[in-house]
Amino acid sequence: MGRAPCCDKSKVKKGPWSPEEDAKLKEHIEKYGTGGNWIALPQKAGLKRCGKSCRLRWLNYLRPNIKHGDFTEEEDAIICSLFARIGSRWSIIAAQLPGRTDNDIKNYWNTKLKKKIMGIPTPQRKIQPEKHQRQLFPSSFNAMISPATSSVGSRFSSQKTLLPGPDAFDPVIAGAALLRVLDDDHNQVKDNSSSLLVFGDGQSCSSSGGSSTKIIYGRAAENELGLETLFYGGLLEDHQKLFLGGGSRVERGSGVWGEAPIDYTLEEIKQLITTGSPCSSLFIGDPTGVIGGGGNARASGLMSYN
DNA sequence: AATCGGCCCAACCGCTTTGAG
DNA sequence: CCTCAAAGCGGTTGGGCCGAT
Repeated sequence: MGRAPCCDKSKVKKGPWSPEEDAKLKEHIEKYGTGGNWIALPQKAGLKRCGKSCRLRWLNYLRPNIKHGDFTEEEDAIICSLFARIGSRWSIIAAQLPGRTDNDIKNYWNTKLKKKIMGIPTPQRKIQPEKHQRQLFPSSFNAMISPATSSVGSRFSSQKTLLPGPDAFDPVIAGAALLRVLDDDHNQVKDNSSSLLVFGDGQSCSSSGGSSTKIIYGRAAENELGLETLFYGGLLEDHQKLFLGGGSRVERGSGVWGEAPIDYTLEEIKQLITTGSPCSSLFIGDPTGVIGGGGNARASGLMSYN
Protein backbone atom coordinates (compact mmCIF):
# COMPACT_ATOMS: atom_id res chain seq x y z
CA MET A 1 0.00 0.00 0.00
CA GLY A 2 1.38 3.35 -0.99
CA ARG A 3 1.62 6.52 0.95
CA ALA A 4 -1.44 8.77 0.98
CA PRO A 5 -0.96 11.78 -1.28
CA CYS A 6 -0.53 15.11 0.49
CA CYS A 7 -3.43 16.59 -1.48
CA ASP A 8 -5.98 15.68 -4.12
CA LYS A 9 -3.86 15.56 -7.25
CA SER A 10 -6.85 15.87 -9.52
CA LYS A 11 -7.80 19.25 -8.06
CA VAL A 12 -4.42 20.94 -7.97
CA LYS A 13 -2.53 22.62 -10.74
CA LYS A 14 0.93 21.34 -11.54
CA GLY A 15 3.77 22.65 -13.60
CA PRO A 16 5.31 26.10 -13.91
CA TRP A 17 3.89 28.95 -11.91
CA SER A 18 2.28 31.86 -13.71
CA PRO A 19 3.06 35.47 -12.74
CA GLU A 20 -0.51 35.75 -11.43
CA GLU A 21 -0.04 32.79 -9.12
CA ASP A 22 3.28 34.18 -7.95
CA ALA A 23 1.66 37.51 -7.17
CA LYS A 24 -1.18 35.88 -5.25
CA LEU A 25 1.17 33.77 -3.16
CA LYS A 26 3.55 36.62 -2.50
CA GLU A 27 0.79 39.01 -1.54
CA HIS A 28 -0.86 36.50 0.76
CA ILE A 29 2.33 35.60 2.59
CA GLU A 30 3.41 39.22 2.91
CA LYS A 31 0.02 40.08 4.37
CA TYR A 32 -0.70 37.08 6.56
CA GLY A 33 2.48 35.02 6.70
CA THR A 34 2.41 31.30 6.17
CA GLY A 35 0.25 30.79 9.22
CA GLY A 36 2.41 27.83 10.07
CA ASN A 37 0.30 25.69 7.79
CA TRP A 38 1.32 25.27 4.18
CA ILE A 39 -1.42 22.74 3.49
CA ALA A 40 -4.15 25.26 4.25
CA LEU A 41 -2.37 28.19 2.63
CA PRO A 42 -3.24 27.66 -1.05
CA GLN A 43 -6.96 27.68 -0.32
CA LYS A 44 -6.68 30.84 1.76
CA ALA A 45 -4.59 32.49 -0.94
CA GLY A 46 -7.01 31.43 -3.66
CA LEU A 47 -4.53 29.15 -5.36
CA LYS A 48 -5.23 25.78 -6.92
CA ARG A 49 -1.89 24.46 -5.83
CA CYS A 50 -0.62 21.84 -3.44
CA GLY A 51 0.73 23.26 -0.18
CA LYS A 52 4.08 21.69 -0.81
CA SER A 53 4.24 23.34 -4.19
CA CYS A 54 3.48 26.73 -2.59
CA ARG A 55 6.13 26.21 0.03
CA LEU A 56 8.73 25.30 -2.58
CA ARG A 57 7.83 28.22 -4.79
CA TRP A 58 8.09 30.63 -1.89
CA LEU A 59 11.31 29.26 -0.48
CA ASN A 60 13.10 28.82 -3.78
CA TYR A 61 11.88 31.77 -5.74
CA LEU A 62 9.58 34.31 -4.17
CA ARG A 63 10.90 34.98 -0.72
CA PRO A 64 12.91 38.16 -0.26
CA ASN A 65 16.69 38.32 -0.66
CA ILE A 66 16.92 35.28 -2.89
CA LYS A 67 20.06 35.41 -4.98
CA HIS A 68 19.90 34.03 -8.49
CA GLY A 69 22.59 33.71 -11.08
CA ASP A 70 26.34 33.23 -10.98
CA PHE A 71 28.01 31.76 -7.95
CA THR A 72 31.13 33.53 -6.78
CA GLU A 73 34.50 31.87 -6.29
CA GLU A 74 34.02 32.16 -2.56
CA GLU A 75 30.67 30.41 -2.79
CA ASP A 76 32.26 27.68 -4.92
CA ALA A 77 34.91 27.13 -2.30
CA ILE A 78 32.39 27.02 0.52
CA ILE A 79 30.25 24.51 -1.33
CA CYS A 80 33.26 22.31 -2.08
CA SER A 81 34.51 22.53 1.44
CA LEU A 82 31.20 21.68 3.03
CA PHE A 83 30.39 18.98 0.50
CA ALA A 84 33.67 17.28 1.34
CA ARG A 85 32.83 17.34 5.00
CA ILE A 86 29.13 16.61 5.16
CA GLY A 87 28.14 15.31 1.76
CA SER A 88 24.97 16.28 -0.06
CA ARG A 89 23.21 17.95 2.83
CA TRP A 90 22.15 20.85 0.73
CA SER A 91 20.04 22.62 3.28
CA ILE A 92 22.98 22.85 5.66
CA ILE A 93 25.25 24.05 2.88
CA ALA A 94 22.62 26.56 1.82
CA ALA A 95 22.47 27.89 5.37
CA GLN A 96 26.08 29.04 4.94
CA LEU A 97 25.32 30.89 1.74
CA PRO A 98 22.90 33.74 2.39
CA GLY A 99 20.37 34.14 -0.37
CA ARG A 100 21.04 30.76 -1.92
CA THR A 101 18.56 27.91 -1.73
CA ASP A 102 19.32 24.26 -1.29
CA ASN A 103 17.73 23.60 -4.66
CA ASP A 104 19.94 26.18 -6.33
CA ILE A 105 23.08 24.77 -4.80
CA LYS A 106 22.09 21.22 -5.60
CA ASN A 107 21.46 22.13 -9.23
CA TYR A 108 24.66 24.11 -9.43
CA TRP A 109 26.68 21.27 -7.97
CA ASN A 110 25.14 18.64 -10.21
CA THR A 111 25.35 20.61 -13.43
CA LYS A 112 28.49 22.69 -13.12
CA LEU A 113 30.64 22.62 -10.04
CA LYS A 114 31.16 18.87 -9.94
CA LYS A 115 32.25 18.88 -13.57
CA LYS A 116 34.56 21.78 -12.96
CA ILE A 117 36.26 19.95 -10.14
CA MET A 118 36.54 16.82 -12.23
CA GLY A 119 38.11 18.81 -15.03
CA ILE A 120 35.28 18.09 -17.43
CA PRO A 121 34.75 21.12 -19.60
CA THR A 122 31.20 22.40 -19.45
CA PRO A 123 29.76 23.39 -22.79
CA GLN A 124 29.30 27.08 -23.21
CA ARG A 125 25.71 27.93 -23.89
CA LYS A 126 26.27 31.62 -23.77
CA ILE A 127 29.37 33.68 -24.07
CA GLN A 128 29.79 34.93 -20.55
CA PRO A 129 33.52 35.43 -20.16
CA GLU A 130 33.70 36.13 -16.48
CA LYS A 131 31.59 33.06 -15.82
CA HIS A 132 33.54 30.64 -17.95
CA GLN A 133 36.93 31.93 -16.98
CA ARG A 134 36.14 31.64 -13.35
CA GLN A 135 38.38 29.24 -11.52
CA LEU A 136 37.49 26.97 -8.70
CA PHE A 137 39.75 28.66 -6.22
CA PRO A 138 40.65 32.27 -5.93
CA SER A 139 44.10 32.76 -7.38
CA SER A 140 45.37 34.02 -4.06
CA PHE A 141 44.99 30.54 -2.66
CA ASN A 142 47.28 29.06 -5.27
CA ALA A 143 50.35 30.62 -3.81
CA MET A 144 52.84 28.34 -2.17
CA ILE A 145 53.26 28.74 1.47
CA SER A 146 56.84 28.69 2.63
CA PRO A 147 60.39 27.57 1.78
CA ALA A 148 61.31 23.90 1.75
CA THR A 149 62.67 22.14 4.74
CA SER A 150 62.57 18.52 5.71
CA SER A 151 59.90 19.10 8.25
CA VAL A 152 56.38 19.50 7.14
CA GLY A 153 55.55 21.38 10.25
CA SER A 154 58.14 23.97 9.53
CA ARG A 155 56.71 24.58 6.10
CA PHE A 156 53.99 26.34 7.95
CA SER A 157 56.19 27.57 10.69
CA SER A 158 54.39 30.84 10.93
CA GLN A 159 51.22 29.00 11.67
CA LYS A 160 49.68 27.21 14.56
CA THR A 161 47.16 24.44 14.93
CA LEU A 162 43.58 25.50 15.07
CA LEU A 163 41.25 22.69 14.29
CA PRO A 164 42.63 19.20 14.65
CA GLY A 165 40.14 16.45 14.08
CA PRO A 166 38.98 13.90 11.55
CA ASP A 167 36.96 16.42 9.63
CA ALA A 168 39.78 18.85 9.30
CA PHE A 169 40.84 17.87 5.83
CA ASP A 170 39.00 18.47 2.59
CA PRO A 171 39.95 15.67 0.21
CA VAL A 172 37.67 16.98 -2.49
CA ILE A 173 39.45 20.28 -2.58
CA ALA A 174 42.89 18.77 -2.27
CA GLY A 175 42.07 16.08 -4.81
CA ALA A 176 40.71 18.61 -7.23
CA ALA A 177 43.84 20.69 -6.88
CA LEU A 178 45.99 17.66 -7.57
CA LEU A 179 43.99 16.65 -10.60
CA ARG A 180 44.47 20.07 -12.04
CA VAL A 181 48.23 19.70 -12.20
CA LEU A 182 48.15 16.30 -13.88
CA ASP A 183 48.21 15.85 -17.61
CA ASP A 184 45.28 14.54 -19.61
CA ASP A 185 46.16 10.91 -18.99
CA HIS A 186 46.33 11.64 -15.29
CA ASN A 187 49.50 9.67 -14.93
CA GLN A 188 52.15 12.35 -15.32
CA VAL A 189 52.53 15.74 -13.87
CA LYS A 190 52.30 18.52 -16.39
CA ASP A 191 55.70 19.86 -15.58
CA ASN A 192 57.83 16.93 -16.62
CA SER A 193 60.97 18.96 -16.95
CA SER A 194 61.21 19.52 -13.26
CA SER A 195 59.39 16.33 -12.28
CA LEU A 196 57.49 18.33 -9.76
CA LEU A 197 53.90 18.87 -9.17
CA VAL A 198 53.45 22.49 -9.81
CA PHE A 199 50.54 23.67 -7.80
CA GLY A 200 52.01 26.50 -5.88
CA ASP A 201 55.74 25.83 -5.89
CA GLY A 202 55.69 22.18 -4.93
CA GLN A 203 58.84 20.67 -3.56
CA SER A 204 60.68 17.46 -4.17
CA CYS A 205 61.34 15.57 -0.98
CA SER A 206 63.25 12.47 -0.23
CA SER A 207 61.41 9.58 1.28
CA SER A 208 62.77 7.72 4.22
CA GLY A 209 63.80 4.98 1.80
CA GLY A 210 66.17 7.39 0.16
CA SER A 211 64.34 7.65 -3.14
CA SER A 212 62.80 10.81 -4.37
CA THR A 213 59.08 11.32 -4.24
CA LYS A 214 57.49 14.38 -5.66
CA ILE A 215 55.28 16.23 -3.33
CA ILE A 216 53.09 19.19 -3.71
CA TYR A 217 52.11 21.38 -0.85
CA GLY A 218 49.19 23.62 -1.30
CA ARG A 219 46.68 25.81 0.28
CA ALA A 220 43.25 25.62 -1.21
CA ALA A 221 40.00 27.33 -0.71
CA GLU A 222 38.59 29.14 2.18
CA ASN A 223 35.33 28.83 3.92
CA GLU A 224 33.00 31.10 5.68
CA LEU A 225 34.94 30.79 8.90
CA GLY A 226 38.11 32.09 7.33
CA LEU A 227 39.54 28.59 7.20
CA GLU A 228 41.68 27.09 4.52
CA THR A 229 42.62 23.54 3.78
CA LEU A 230 46.31 22.94 3.78
CA PHE A 231 47.26 19.77 2.07
CA TYR A 232 50.04 17.88 0.53
CA GLY A 233 49.91 15.27 -2.13
CA GLY A 234 51.74 13.87 -5.03
CA LEU A 235 52.32 11.12 -7.43
CA LEU A 236 54.09 8.00 -6.33
CA GLU A 237 57.16 7.02 -8.26
CA ASP A 238 55.40 4.44 -10.38
CA HIS A 239 52.91 7.12 -11.36
CA GLN A 240 50.13 4.67 -10.61
CA LYS A 241 48.85 6.13 -7.42
CA LEU A 242 48.32 9.52 -5.99
CA PHE A 243 48.60 10.26 -2.39
CA LEU A 244 46.75 12.96 -0.64
CA GLY A 245 47.93 13.93 2.71
CA GLY A 246 46.95 15.51 5.89
CA GLY A 247 46.33 19.10 5.62
CA SER A 248 44.79 20.51 8.67
CA ARG A 249 42.26 23.22 8.60
CA VAL A 250 43.94 26.29 9.83
CA GLU A 251 43.01 29.81 10.42
CA ARG A 252 44.48 32.15 7.90
CA GLY A 253 47.92 33.15 9.03
CA SER A 254 48.25 30.43 11.58
CA GLY A 255 48.42 26.68 11.82
CA VAL A 256 50.51 23.56 11.63
CA TRP A 257 49.86 20.20 10.05
CA GLY A 258 47.82 18.10 12.33
CA GLU A 259 46.16 15.35 10.41
CA ALA A 260 47.12 11.85 9.46
CA PRO A 261 47.80 11.35 5.78
CA ILE A 262 45.25 9.93 3.46
CA ASP A 263 45.97 8.41 0.14
CA TYR A 264 43.74 7.58 -2.71
CA THR A 265 44.13 6.27 -6.17
CA LEU A 266 43.18 8.66 -8.88
CA GLU A 267 39.94 6.78 -9.34
CA GLU A 268 39.21 7.00 -5.65
CA ILE A 269 39.72 10.73 -5.70
CA LYS A 270 37.40 11.02 -8.67
CA GLN A 271 34.90 8.78 -6.99
CA LEU A 272 35.13 10.85 -3.88
CA ILE A 273 34.36 13.96 -5.83
CA THR A 274 31.59 12.21 -7.71
CA THR A 275 29.89 10.59 -4.76
CA GLY A 276 30.84 13.13 -2.19
CA SER A 277 31.40 10.51 0.43
CA PRO A 278 33.08 12.01 3.41
CA CYS A 279 36.55 10.66 4.02
CA SER A 280 36.62 9.88 7.68
CA SER A 281 37.61 6.23 7.36
CA LEU A 282 40.35 6.34 4.80
CA PHE A 283 43.35 7.31 6.86
CA ILE A 284 46.45 5.40 5.95
CA GLY A 285 50.14 5.80 6.35
CA ASP A 286 52.30 8.33 4.62
CA PRO A 287 53.86 6.69 1.58
CA THR A 288 56.83 9.00 1.54
CA GLY A 289 57.86 8.72 5.11
CA VAL A 290 58.69 12.39 5.18
CA ILE A 291 55.38 13.72 6.23
CA GLY A 292 54.65 14.15 9.83
CA GLY A 293 57.51 16.24 10.99
CA GLY A 294 57.22 16.80 14.68
CA GLY A 295 55.27 13.59 14.97
CA ASN A 296 51.99 15.33 14.50
CA ALA A 297 50.83 13.83 11.27
CA ARG A 298 50.84 10.13 11.77
CA ALA A 299 48.67 8.17 14.06
CA SER A 300 49.10 4.65 15.17
CA GLY A 301 46.63 2.08 13.98
CA LEU A 302 46.05 3.74 10.67
CA MET A 303 44.19 1.71 8.14
CA SER A 304 46.21 0.26 5.36
CA TYR A 305 44.42 0.60 2.11
CA ASN A 306 46.34 -1.78 -0.12
C1' DA B 1 15.30 28.01 -41.63
C1' DA B 2 14.58 23.66 -39.64
C1' DT B 3 15.90 20.00 -36.85
C1' DC B 4 18.35 17.74 -33.31
C1' DG B 5 20.77 16.94 -29.10
C1' DG B 6 22.20 18.29 -24.76
C1' DC B 7 22.12 21.29 -20.81
C1' DC B 8 19.85 23.75 -17.18
C1' DC B 9 16.75 24.47 -13.64
C1' DA B 10 12.05 24.76 -11.71
C1' DA B 11 9.13 21.71 -9.90
C1' DC B 12 7.68 17.27 -8.46
C1' DC B 13 7.95 12.92 -5.77
C1' DG B 14 8.33 10.36 -1.94
C1' DC B 15 11.05 9.31 2.14
C1' DT B 16 12.48 11.05 6.69
C1' DT B 17 12.05 13.98 10.54
C1' DT B 18 9.53 16.67 13.73
C1' DG B 19 6.25 17.81 16.99
C1' DA B 20 1.53 18.21 18.69
C1' DG B 21 -2.12 15.79 20.74
C1' DC C 1 5.28 6.35 24.70
C1' DC C 2 2.45 6.20 20.36
C1' DT C 3 0.27 7.98 16.32
C1' DC C 4 -0.30 10.81 12.61
C1' DA C 5 -0.19 15.02 10.01
C1' DA C 6 2.79 18.50 8.42
C1' DA C 7 7.20 20.14 7.26
C1' DG C 8 11.72 19.33 5.62
C1' DC C 9 14.75 17.41 2.59
C1' DG C 10 17.31 15.28 -1.26
C1' DG C 11 16.86 12.74 -5.59
C1' DT C 12 14.78 12.87 -9.98
C1' DT C 13 12.32 14.51 -13.94
C1' DG C 14 10.81 16.92 -17.93
C1' DG C 15 10.12 21.08 -20.56
C1' DG C 16 12.28 25.01 -22.40
C1' DC C 17 16.19 26.99 -24.24
C1' DC C 18 20.32 27.29 -26.90
C1' DG C 19 24.07 25.94 -29.83
C1' DA C 20 25.45 22.84 -33.46
C1' DT C 21 24.57 20.89 -37.74
